[in-house]
Amino acid sequence: MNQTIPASLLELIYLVIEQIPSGQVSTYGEIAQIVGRGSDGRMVGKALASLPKEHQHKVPWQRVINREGVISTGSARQRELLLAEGVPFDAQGRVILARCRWRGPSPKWAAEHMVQTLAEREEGEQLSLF
DNA sequence: GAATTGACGGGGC
DNA sequence: AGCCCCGCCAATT
Repeated sequence: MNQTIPASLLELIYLVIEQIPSGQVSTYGEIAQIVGRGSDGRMVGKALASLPKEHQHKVPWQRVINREGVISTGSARQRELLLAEGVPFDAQGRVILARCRWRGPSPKWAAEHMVQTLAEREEGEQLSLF
């Protein structure tokens, strides 16, 4: 049985991902940061790679991409789903994280589920004035 | 038990 | 931008 990551941790990772609103995205690393418990980006990737069929309809796996705004799987399907949600892409096919990055769970939700909120980042992210 | 791998990330150059 | 190296941690070989 490949229940490698404790079921509770897997469920927690899925639970956090379920909080990402449509039209927004997060990264593997940030999900891990929220989950805490010694998890890291690779583990989040592992969790999604082994996402059970019965969870696919409720876990918005497509909203988790890498820090470069690139769809790690290269999946055209994933890209379509994001486009349909209104996620902005640049000319090079990368998600414009500066415009649609999920800010993480509310302090209240985080406290209720014993997870972390995203540390305030002072986005040096240039808001390109197109 | 060691080495490799992976839907990763940060930092340096 | 690109490239490279290192840390991370569980699963697999």
